Amino acid sequence: MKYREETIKILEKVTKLKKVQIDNILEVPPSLEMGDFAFPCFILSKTLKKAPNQIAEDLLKKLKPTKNISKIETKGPYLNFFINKEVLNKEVISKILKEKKDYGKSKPKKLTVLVESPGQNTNKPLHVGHLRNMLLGVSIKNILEAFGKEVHIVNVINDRGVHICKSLLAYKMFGKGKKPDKKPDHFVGDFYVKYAEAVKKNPKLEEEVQALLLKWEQGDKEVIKLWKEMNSWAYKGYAETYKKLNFKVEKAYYESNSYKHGKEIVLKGLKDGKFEKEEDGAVSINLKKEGLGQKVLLRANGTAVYITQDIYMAKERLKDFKFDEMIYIVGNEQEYHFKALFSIFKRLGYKFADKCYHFSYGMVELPTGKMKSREGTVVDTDDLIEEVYQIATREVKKRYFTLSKTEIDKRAKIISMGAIRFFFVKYDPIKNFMFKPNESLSFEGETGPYVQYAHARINSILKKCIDTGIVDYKALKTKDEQALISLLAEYPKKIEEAATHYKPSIITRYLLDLAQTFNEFYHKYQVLKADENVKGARIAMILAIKQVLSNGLGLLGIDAPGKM
RNA sequence: GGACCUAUAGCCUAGCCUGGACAAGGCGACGGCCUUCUAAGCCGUAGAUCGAGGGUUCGAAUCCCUCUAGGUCCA
Repeated sequence: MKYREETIKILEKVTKLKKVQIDNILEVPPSLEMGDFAFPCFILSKTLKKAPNQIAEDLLKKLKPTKNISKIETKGPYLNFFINKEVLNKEVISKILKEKKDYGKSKPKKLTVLVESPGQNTNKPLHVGHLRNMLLGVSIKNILEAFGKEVHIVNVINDRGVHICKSLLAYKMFGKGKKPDKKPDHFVGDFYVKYAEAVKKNPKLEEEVQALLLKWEQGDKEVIKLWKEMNSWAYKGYAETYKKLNFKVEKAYYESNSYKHGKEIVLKGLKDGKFEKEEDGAVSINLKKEGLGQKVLLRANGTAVYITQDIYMAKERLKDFKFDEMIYIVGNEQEYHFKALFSIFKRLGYKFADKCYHFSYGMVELPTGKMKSREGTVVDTDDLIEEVYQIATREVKKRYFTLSKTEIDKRAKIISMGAIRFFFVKYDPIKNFMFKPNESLSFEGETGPYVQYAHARINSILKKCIDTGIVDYKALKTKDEQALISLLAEYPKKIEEAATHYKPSIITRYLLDLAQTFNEFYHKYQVLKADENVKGARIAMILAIKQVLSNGLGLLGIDAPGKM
């Protein structure tokens, strides 16, 4: 950023500090009236043996404004620098209007990133925990793409094992060959709940599940056939939900294909002396140096454990995508698992070992406690989408009762999805949050619809005027307009921050700031009825705001409506 | 027994990486603003020992140590 560099240059001459030192302490003041950059004079007070306030005054006398830095003043111990607004206004607004959808994007970096999401089990439908996972997943994908990386979403599907056999058994007991009479993944999930109920009364069912698992492993024709059928129902259901969410997985990796693999890798590691043989015959790795203890990789009976499959799968993915980075979007309860996995990668000498990142996110909790699929105490993704859509429909009708049905439907869809998507990514990912079905999804305050509304309002103004394209940039001089332009200028940096910290919440926070600042401006000033030169400038400015709101919402997969 | 994460107004959060000028929003409460570009909005009032204690520093919500509470994982 040239303004900052110029300020540093100016300071370099008079303070005799090095560029890096100045860069380290030069900050942005808490409010715009205090300027664009501030140099705190405290650190000079020791060497100069003067009060910081006095130093600021002395330095000011030696300084002269430049074309870009048009004003310098002191405020107590701070030396404050002001950017020439006319230059800044023009630069920011014209850049946005020229680059349009590409404003904020970085140049391609020639790096391929894999994002793993959401990793469901095929015995139940997707609940709001998966929803958080998927929405974080697509947001991360979009943000990284905007940052210049190539991103592919892959999935790991846990389609086998004890839990799957539980729904199989329940279907055999209660299903009686019935075909799905509701959304098929919900149909499958019901049997998982039924099993949990049945096993309470009859604990012996656990043995039957184990027997079924054994049959599955032996490739029993009848069991495999039913397993395939029930899984196909689950997939059909997921596909519907994915579609509603516009969620696309490029390649799915199935546990049933990989659970026997990884063994060769472990045995080779054992031969190379990287792993150890236990007394009982199991193979393990000593991760005590890393503080992770002894980790079993191959059971005494020779079967693979979860982590073994993950090693295998990572190699498969490398073959398929030649990725440079891999991001696992998985809940925080698996933090230990991934620490161990990445350490093993390292021991095995895999180059991608330090390019793996566990995107750990907190649990979605309910007022009634933890979500448990087997007890049916979950908030289902499909139900939630439908419910919020119904509320949005009512809200639209309440305001515009003459609208056609299709228009109401269209708006309600955009608004309800905006509310859901925004809500699930607006918290710092690491934090657990409480989901209160009746309170959490509002359309007011810090929500997706709030941002969408600002966009719709701008659109509405723009429809009532002709953009002459003649802009007098110095006409934008109120502090509200300056605040808006500073925010617009920050957008590319926000993408970079969100991409390097893997935090979509940085984008939601930014959009709320921008929308809010715009709303304040909107209430205080007129666009259409302003003086001609001011009007032209404001039109250009709100066009730019509209563009950035739309771009930012786009990163979260949210539509920016023209009308609301 | 060991490790990790979290703690900011009644409630939900931002700020912590990279220390700096009165700790910023939202919900809820109370009071205002639609004959002016969309009131899903705006303005105002009340509301904070930044979990506790210590340390580093000219300066700590932010860095370091100890403790407490909640959550999670490993054995």
